Amino acid sequence: MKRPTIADIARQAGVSKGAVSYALNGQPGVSESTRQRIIAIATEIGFNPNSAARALSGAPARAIGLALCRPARTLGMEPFFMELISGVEAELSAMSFALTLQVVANADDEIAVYRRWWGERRVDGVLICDLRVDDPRVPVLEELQLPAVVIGGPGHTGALAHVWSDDAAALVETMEYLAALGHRRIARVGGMPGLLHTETRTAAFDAVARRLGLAEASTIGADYSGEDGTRATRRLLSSPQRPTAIVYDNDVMAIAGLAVAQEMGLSVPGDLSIVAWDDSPLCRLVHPALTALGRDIPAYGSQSARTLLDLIAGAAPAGYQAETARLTPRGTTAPPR
Amino acid sequence: MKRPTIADIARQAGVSKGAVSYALNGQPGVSESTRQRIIAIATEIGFNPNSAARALSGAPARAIGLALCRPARTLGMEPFFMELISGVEAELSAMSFALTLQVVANADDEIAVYRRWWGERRVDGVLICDLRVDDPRVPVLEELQLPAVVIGGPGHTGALAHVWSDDAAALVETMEYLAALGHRRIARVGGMPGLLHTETRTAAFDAVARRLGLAEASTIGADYSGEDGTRATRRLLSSPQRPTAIVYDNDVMAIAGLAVAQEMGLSVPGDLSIVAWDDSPLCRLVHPALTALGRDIPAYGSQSARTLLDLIAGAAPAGYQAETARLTPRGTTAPPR
DNA sequence: CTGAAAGCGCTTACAG
DNA sequence: CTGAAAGCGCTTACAG
Repeated sequence: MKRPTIADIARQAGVSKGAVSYALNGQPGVSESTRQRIIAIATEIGFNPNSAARALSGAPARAIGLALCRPARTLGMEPFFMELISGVEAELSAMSFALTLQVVANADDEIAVYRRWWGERRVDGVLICDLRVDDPRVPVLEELQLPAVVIGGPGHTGALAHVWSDDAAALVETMEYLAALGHRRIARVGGMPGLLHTETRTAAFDAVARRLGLAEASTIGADYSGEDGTRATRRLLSSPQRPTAIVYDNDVMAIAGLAVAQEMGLSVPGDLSIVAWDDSPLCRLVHPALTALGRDIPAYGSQSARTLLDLIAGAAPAGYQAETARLTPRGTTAPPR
Repeated sequence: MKRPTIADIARQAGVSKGAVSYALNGQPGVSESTRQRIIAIATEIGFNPNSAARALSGAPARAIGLALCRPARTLGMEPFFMELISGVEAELSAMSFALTLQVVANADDEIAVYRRWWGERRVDGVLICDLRVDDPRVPVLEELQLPAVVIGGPGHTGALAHVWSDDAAALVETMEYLAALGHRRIARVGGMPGLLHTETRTAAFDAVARRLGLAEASTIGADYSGEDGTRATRRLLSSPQRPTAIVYDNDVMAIAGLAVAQEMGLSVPGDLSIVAWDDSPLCRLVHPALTALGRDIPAYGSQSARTLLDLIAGAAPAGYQAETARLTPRGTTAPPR
């Protein structure tokens, strides 16, 4: 099958190619009746503008890029990314933008991908995940002047637009809830050190523990995988003064922790309370159902995409605060006995 | 920053733009010394060919498309897709191909996406998931002559290339294992009816049950979500002659089923044996760990991508059989008591 | 309001 | 082995 072009439409409508372009793009320069006629013909023959020709003429490529820098092992397990992507897609589809996805092995590769995308003019902008403290990607994107929205922050985002959620506040709410239940020995299994949100949470955890007078509150760093959740939980529950409550930085590690407690013959929530960050459907699948900190991740993705599309359309970079995660108590939290 | 073009390289090297193109693409037409000089300059100034210009000149767009037609709710939960995507990416990255992802709401939208991608010349080929019986996508892709690899089959793939795994054989192995343990009342919670692999598995299930003389073997259709897994399991376990073993078509539903059994005070595997299809890390997170049918999903994705790249390069469409899923017995299967 | 033309940055026959 | 030129399908000033 031959793809129809604007030349075909122009011939059928008896006008120039320029007129077709103006009509299809809603530009002034054609009469309303001509525009309608041209649009009717385009629809009828199933015309879609060649994206390469369009991009080559200086128009946007109508694609945005998302590079994911996580080992395949943890990527598959994290409902977070797929939920984020569905939200991003919902927004992009509405605007007929495509999503170009790339899984990378490390930060250097990720930066190389941005440089390549920029050079190839393949995407009009990018979404940045897993912001790090002093993230090397930020100055590169500033230099390239490639429109970018950081999903994370605040802070360490340079002059880039960002969409963030107040993790510190969510953690404070959780700690106060556990303290109100009577817990005095609370531990945390955190995410990867160096990630900004890990550091933010750790700082908030330490501060609130001090304020509440919890002496032995400490964080163990982990990599979000079930294996690491298992390992960290075993270590915590084997210590002489084991915690009566553990807060996990994602739900996968929390589920792993729950299984470890059951294996060791501890009752949950009787002997151990568990709180998970990220309230994916997984949390309601296990028994007992997990108490979790959740928020609308697809909406977070949609907001990020919308911010990026605005940026591409010429808006100035800004910060947007999304909702704060809310605690949903379920079956894994109770007063210590 | 201005993007460097072949004109910049040509000027610096003192040759024509054509010569630069030949040199960079490994075509004959330039001497080896000129080629080396040109490549050195290109590397030094960080040249990347403008993908739009390239595509407009008839070269491949160097991108493939993947449209996912699942509700956001089940998408986020299914480790399968992210694992498949990491495998696809591994192959594409090596060949500097991009992956264009689109989440669609239904089959009609998905077909519209393929027509648009074809018209826009946005992708060089597509990967098709969730093959249905008499799938309407197949004739459309044949008509468009858009290179396509169906992840699924065999059968119902028309003249399209496909990569498949023998689900019937895997199910037979599972049933024989359960029968050997002494189970006589085996039920199955299946995937969406109409999906080819659901139908294949159902047919195999019925056939092997008949052969083994299991009278009450029946399948309940579900949608892969935890909620449906919960609902189906409750129904099965509330029946007067409840099954002593249940086979689930994915791991998410199996985990939901495990929680239902625990809630109802049944011991697993004492009162109920459970087998999950898809052996993601989730299966080892719960307690007891799930007996599961697993195979290397990233490798399946890589093979599919490789088949598609071959097709784009001009190979004839063919069928490729990937490994059959293997049963890994863990803590949820035992003789009925 | 409309048409003819240049140009985006490549690739690829076609001459020398 | 190399250069000059056409062409891919659009967009967008520039004339009429």
